Amino acid sequence: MSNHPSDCAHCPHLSQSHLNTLTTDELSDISKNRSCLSFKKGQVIYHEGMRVNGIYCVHGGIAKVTKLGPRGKDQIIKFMQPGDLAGYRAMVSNEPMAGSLVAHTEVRACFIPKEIFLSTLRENPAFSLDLLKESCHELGEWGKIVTHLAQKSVKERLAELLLLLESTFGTDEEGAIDIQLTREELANMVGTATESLIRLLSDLKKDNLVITKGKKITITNAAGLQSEAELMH
Amino acid sequence: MSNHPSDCAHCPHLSQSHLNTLTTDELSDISKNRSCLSFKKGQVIYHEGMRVNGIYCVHGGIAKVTKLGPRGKDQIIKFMQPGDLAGYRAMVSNEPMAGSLVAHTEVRACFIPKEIFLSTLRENPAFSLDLLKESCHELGEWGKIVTHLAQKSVKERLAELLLLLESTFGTDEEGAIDIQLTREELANMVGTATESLIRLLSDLKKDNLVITKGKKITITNAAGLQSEAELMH
DNA sequence: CAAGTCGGATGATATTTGTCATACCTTTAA
DNA sequence: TTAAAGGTATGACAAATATCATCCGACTTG
Repeated sequence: MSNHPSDCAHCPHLSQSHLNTLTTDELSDISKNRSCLSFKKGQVIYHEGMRVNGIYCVHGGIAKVTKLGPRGKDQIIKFMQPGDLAGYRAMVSNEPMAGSLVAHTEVRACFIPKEIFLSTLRENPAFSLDLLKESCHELGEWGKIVTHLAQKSVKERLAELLLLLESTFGTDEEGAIDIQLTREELANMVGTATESLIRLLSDLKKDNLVITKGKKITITNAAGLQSEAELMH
Repeated sequence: MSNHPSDCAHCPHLSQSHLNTLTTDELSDISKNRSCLSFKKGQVIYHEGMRVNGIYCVHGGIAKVTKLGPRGKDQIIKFMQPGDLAGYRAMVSNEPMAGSLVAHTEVRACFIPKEIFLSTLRENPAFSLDLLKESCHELGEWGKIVTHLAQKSVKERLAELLLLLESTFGTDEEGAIDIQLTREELANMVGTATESLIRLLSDLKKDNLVITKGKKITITNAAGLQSEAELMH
């Protein structure tokens, strides 16, 4: 994989990162202390419940945050893309990691030591305010997720998920959603059994809302999917 | 209801509030600009989707945050008790309110105008850091809630909820959980139909884990409830 | 190449949960 | 005091979802 930039200030993903609130001095301080790491697909970057002494700034590939459910089943909480900071939640609240971070594709990420991160946070109010804004926004999203999880059917949640995935990851040359997920992973996002998910996805195919070709899923009728998701039927 | 203290610095709930990170000057500034309000049981303090130009600091009674689901059913997101700041999320992220705030009992709350709140946030890094810490902690909680909602059965979630309610609100003289909720409200918290909730609560009664007397619910076998919640059976 | 593994798919069936109808009790308000 | 409204409860039934078994195909890997 390509070389890491020598300085975070020149990282091509800086503009999409919360680190872009930092001064050039702060960025170079981080650059000096970070370590750039690479993870193979499937590799666990950190485990749920661990106390990690730093955060990871993803700058290549996609990582997923998963949380172990009571029956030993993984719940996929969210994906991290280039520019995203993984693990800051636990650092800030001084708690163990609430979820595991797993490389979903090959992943490149910089490890930023806890002390550097926390001191930057303390000394740069704009940065902490920016993170506060971000976490407040996320809190609002969780409220929506919980409400949908509690009140929508699996099929509705699946339709919603597919639309969300397309808007988050975009589409490839052929128009398919640009992230490869197994049916099991999809099930672990909407909170259902793999077999149920497969059946419901087949239903969506029968209704000509999506086409699947292996893991490639293409939305062919976004409006129809939307109404499936919103129960306008 | 009793008089409001003339100054937030003397509010008996200050110590449990995030406002206790503020200086006495900042507190007196807020005191001058706030308005103390009182709401009757059931009254809506603000509606979901509204842009409110301030936050509410609850200092008497219990308020609930609810979010309208896609079928017009309310999801109860959380409760606010004395010392809690309601609506700061939306202020910080500059979004409309993600949920409604409804007086669950009679509620007394101070309204703090947006400008005062935001300028305090900007000028007192300790305060913003404290709020950041709080929101990061909450984010971790939501991950857990989502995982449980996605993977546990309704009965397990109900058992978990009862234990949570007891630890949050304590018990009255008779040992009953010290908050009165209708079966419908309980259902709107665990995400199920009212009838289902009633049946499952009856099951817990039959198993001698709880006793109910109207809305009063008493946990008689916490360990048993715990194992019901954790699926150790 | 063959054997094994993994992911996808489908049927049969069991279980869980939701819906609708109804009844009863309690509280509220006229 | 009585009527109305709201909350609780239960039965009967329908629908949604989970579970278990099996099969198929693609892809590793010895």
